[in-house]
Amino acid sequence: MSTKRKLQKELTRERIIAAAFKVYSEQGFTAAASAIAHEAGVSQGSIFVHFPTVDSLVLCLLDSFSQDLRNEILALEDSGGDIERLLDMHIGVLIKHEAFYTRLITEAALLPQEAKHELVAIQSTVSIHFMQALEPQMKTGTVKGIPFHMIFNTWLGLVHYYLMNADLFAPHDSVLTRHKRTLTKTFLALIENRTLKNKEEQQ
Amino acid sequence: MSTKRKLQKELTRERIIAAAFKVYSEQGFTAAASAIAHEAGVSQGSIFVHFPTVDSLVLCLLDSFSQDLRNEILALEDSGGDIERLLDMHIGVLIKHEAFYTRLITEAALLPQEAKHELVAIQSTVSIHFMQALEPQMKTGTVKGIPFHMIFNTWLGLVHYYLMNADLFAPHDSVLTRHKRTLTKTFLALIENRTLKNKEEQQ
DNA sequence: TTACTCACTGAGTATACAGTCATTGAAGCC
DNA sequence: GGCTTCAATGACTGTATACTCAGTGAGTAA
Repeated sequence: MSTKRKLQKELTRERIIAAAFKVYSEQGFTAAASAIAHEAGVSQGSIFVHFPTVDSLVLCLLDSFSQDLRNEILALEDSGGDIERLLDMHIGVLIKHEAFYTRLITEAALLPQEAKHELVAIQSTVSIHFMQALEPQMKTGTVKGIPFHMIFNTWLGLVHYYLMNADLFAPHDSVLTRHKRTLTKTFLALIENRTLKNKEEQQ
Repeated sequence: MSTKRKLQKELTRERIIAAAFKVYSEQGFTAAASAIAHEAGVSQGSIFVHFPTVDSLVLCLLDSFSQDLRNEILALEDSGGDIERLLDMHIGVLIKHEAFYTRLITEAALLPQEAKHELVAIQSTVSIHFMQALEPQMKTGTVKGIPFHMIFNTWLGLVHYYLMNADLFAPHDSVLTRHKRTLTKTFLALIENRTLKNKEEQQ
């Protein structure tokens, strides 16, 4: 029942998505559909056989990317309250997709509104792991009594700030790879509650 | 000496810049030159009488904006080591220009390379005030022993994160006005060194 | 073998925009 | 008053892009 045809169709569809991922990562979201078609090795008209509009391709790609990223995050082993491990793992996942992720946050203004929901969904997934790791430490008081979401926003703000200014902090290189230690150490030093930590040491 | 002509020319030039500021603030940097001309009440061709390219208009506008902002920051009274005052004043200046400043940081990817230097220049000016306010506190130890630039990057990261996600944190409203207290309190709690502060209190 | 289906093609269409230029008329100069 | 200059105009050109569609040929079904 026309399996060969459907298979071929699905294959080109995925080649287009993979090409879009590569082209957008390298050139940003202003890249033209023709560039994606060229990268995928198909004609420019093929794009519109599979996707009614360019925006729908972007949304489809983002949906797939968001799924992948969230699955990777969910698959991270439970850090058991070790925040440093969690930060390392978070940065590790981002490094794997750094080029595209950076485009996402720097060019979010160019993307359709629905695309931004995907970004929020990614951060929500991260925040679940964060919450689990931070909760015990917040109860014992080794972490400061700042609302959880503000601690989380500070972390994301810091990481995104480095990604957005990558050409300042690490020109022609991976910012996260080069600065991951600085980022985690700084963040840990900020949230740690030295008063209580010292008290524990004294006991 | 053709004074009337030159005066008129300078006047339209400034009307164009003012219109560009308004249009870019409201519509973002994807707005067309014709929209700016319409807002300024001049023909679309007039734009190119005063600026060879649209990019040169953007650079001119940014130069003017950067100058204004930096002057406002430099004019801030010396906070005399009171960091909370400094943060308040910084946010106060940003609130005045929130719409345009938010466009700048969310759409920096759309701007010519030179435009990003202006942003760096603004942040450098802010950092000077920051340094002056933080230095005494870092010496006395009431602020944690984290490298100054990391403290500064954390602050900017947090503020920019809120601006970039304004539609999440304060839809159809000024994020900075609504959240300035949360932002400053969180940041102060993070950088304060409770151990030493408590010791002082005990004395 | 034959008729039909459909993924794929690429030239073509519509649109939006940056930037040009011949023209205009008011301002300046003698 | 007559000549010159030049800011301003808006129709025009060139280009880039999203999206369309009639045509093609391999795949499928009888």
